[in-house]
Amino acid sequence: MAVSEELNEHMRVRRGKLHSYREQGLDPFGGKFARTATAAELEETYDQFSKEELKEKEGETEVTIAGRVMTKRGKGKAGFAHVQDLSGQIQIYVRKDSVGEAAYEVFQSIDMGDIVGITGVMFKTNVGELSVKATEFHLLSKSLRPLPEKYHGLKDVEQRYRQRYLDLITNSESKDTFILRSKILQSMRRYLDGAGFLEVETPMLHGIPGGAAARPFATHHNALDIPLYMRIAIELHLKRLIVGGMEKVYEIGRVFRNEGVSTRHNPEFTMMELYEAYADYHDIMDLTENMIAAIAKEVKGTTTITYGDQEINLEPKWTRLHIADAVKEATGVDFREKMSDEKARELAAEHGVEIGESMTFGHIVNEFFEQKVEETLIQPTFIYGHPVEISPLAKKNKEDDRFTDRFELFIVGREHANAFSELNDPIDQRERFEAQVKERETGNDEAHLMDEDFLEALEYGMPPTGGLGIGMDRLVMLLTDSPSIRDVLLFPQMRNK
RNA sequence: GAGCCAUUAGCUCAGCUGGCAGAGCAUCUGACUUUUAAUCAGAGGGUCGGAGGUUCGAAUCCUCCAUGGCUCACCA
Repeated sequence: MAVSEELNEHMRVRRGKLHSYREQGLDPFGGKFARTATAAELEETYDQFSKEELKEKEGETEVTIAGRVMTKRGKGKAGFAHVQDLSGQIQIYVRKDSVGEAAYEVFQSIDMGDIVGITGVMFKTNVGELSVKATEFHLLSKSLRPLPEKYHGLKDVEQRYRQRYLDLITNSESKDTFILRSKILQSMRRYLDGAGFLEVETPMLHGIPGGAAARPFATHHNALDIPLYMRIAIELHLKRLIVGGMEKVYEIGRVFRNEGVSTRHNPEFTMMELYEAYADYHDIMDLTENMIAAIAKEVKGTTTITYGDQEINLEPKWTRLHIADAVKEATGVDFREKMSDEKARELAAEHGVEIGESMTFGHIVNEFFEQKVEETLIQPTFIYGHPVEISPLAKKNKEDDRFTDRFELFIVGREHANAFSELNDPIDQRERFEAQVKERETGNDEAHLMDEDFLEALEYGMPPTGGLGIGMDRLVMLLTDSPSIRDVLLFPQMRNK
């Protein structure tokens, strides 16, 4: 908002009150205020008592609360208001004869949105609402702008994202979503810490952006005069730590991809990646389903959750299906059979699967999966055995080297995790990078880059390792029943105003 | 990037085939000492997202632009 913005009537009135408080020697932006309880604590402690019991206890129920005024009902020489803190709302009752003339005048001039502090005793109104009868009333912080309408709240989606604080004040579901997000992250950390993983932090500024197929954000380091890129994945640094003997590591952090925004994509999002030495992708499947089920149980109390109009059962074990079998089930096409790229291309044409010109067998299998199967996977399903062409960091399968020991987790038709038995053969890895570089030359500007430094690390020897990546935002969407990634990001990316 | 839809008071929204810009909440003045979206009486508040155009006359019709939402594309 521009400083030169004209003040509307609401803002003029509130600024007027500000001046009059100062003239009376009241500080409209006070300092520390010592609360003794939150709204939820009062509810928990006192709601069990009847109106009469609270009346008897009056001598021993003095409390001090603070929060934002959300409603106000004046009644002449007394008035009611609801005060909101993080935990919820509690009603206050302010009488002129209880707080004194001066404090009552302040109460009368209070606007919705002001931050106030109240000392008082607990009571229940005639209709049984637990309330605080004020003996002291203080203005702690004056609000100079009107809040969104009290009944409908803030509905404008753009404003909810741009001015998230208003959304948080007004819409308790939104607040609950972000509290749950915090709990999900805590719960995952607790689970992994308990399983012996070490949380680490690796660079976000990469010389060579690797570990995923995506376009990076580019930047520049002035003093060193070198180009740098915001990381698109955490993978390659964590594997260097596995080489270094750290054995079980994870990182939860932001990654950045220079792509469009949608209800499922934001240019910066939070990824959890973990690597476990001496494990393979089967172990990682076990870990993934056990961990997500444990998190659901901890934060939701159940492994049966609702997403939109679908009921999802997160109780292990989850379906495990080879990508070729999934495609065969959906289309009848069996890609486990040996076939030429030419034959695969013909099958794509037959089944109306759109493919790019330079695509080979593995790319086409993947297109079949994405176009015919992916969105049908509502209940948690591990799809494993991805083609080698699209899995340059995964170990080849021993029985059929056209496929890899990789899996992705699908729930509600969306990818939630990606994992594999990590490729630890530096010679094979070099060949995969070379194939990627070729793809890049034929126009795929998201193909992986050659990373000599990473290859050198592998040449020192990396133990067989299982790795996993989970998109935290999508997991939070799933567990909070949020239709858009913007609903689980406090400040989603928006165009400049 | 494409399609569809939206943008009216601080907020939530009406406003029909073009004819004086509306309601509720909020604000202001007054009444009210257990209210519940408090109530009652009165008052103020608008560049109808922006710029053009058609018309005697545009919030309304047309064009362009901006912003947002949804869908699609991109995101292996």
